[in-house]
Amino acid sequence: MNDELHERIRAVIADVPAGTVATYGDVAALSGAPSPRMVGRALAEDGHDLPWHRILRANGTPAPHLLHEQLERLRAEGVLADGQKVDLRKYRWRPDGDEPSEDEPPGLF
DNA sequence: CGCGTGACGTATC
DNA sequence: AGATACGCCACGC
Repeated sequence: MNDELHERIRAVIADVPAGTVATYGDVAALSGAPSPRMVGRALAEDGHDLPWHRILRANGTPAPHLLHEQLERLRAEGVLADGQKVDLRKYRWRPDGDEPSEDEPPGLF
C-alpha cells in the first residue's frame, strides 16, 4: 500500500528536529520515496499534522504559497532566512550527525 | 485501459 | 533568471 510510503514520509518529516530543515530530496531518500515530488504531494495532501515548514526545496526556498508562512515558522525556531532563502548548509538536518569535525572550518572559504 | 493534467521537485542548459 | 527534461502518483474523462 502506498499508505505505508506516506506514513514513512511523514515519519521522516516528523523526525526532523526543530531549528533544523531538510529538503524534499532528503526526505524522499530517507523515507524511500521514489521521487522527491511524492514528498511534496504527500505533504500537500496529508502534511497538515507535520512540521511541513521544516521542509524546503533543494535551493533552500520553500513553496511559493507558503513561503512567508514557512519562513515565519522557521524564524520562530531560530532558522533565519535571507529574504527568501535559508542557509541549507547551516540548518540542513543531518540524521544523527553531530559531528562538528568537518564542513566549515572557521576562516576558510 | 490509455491519455492528459496537476502537484509544495531536481538537475541541467 | 528563465526554460527544459525527467520522474512518480492521483484524478478525471
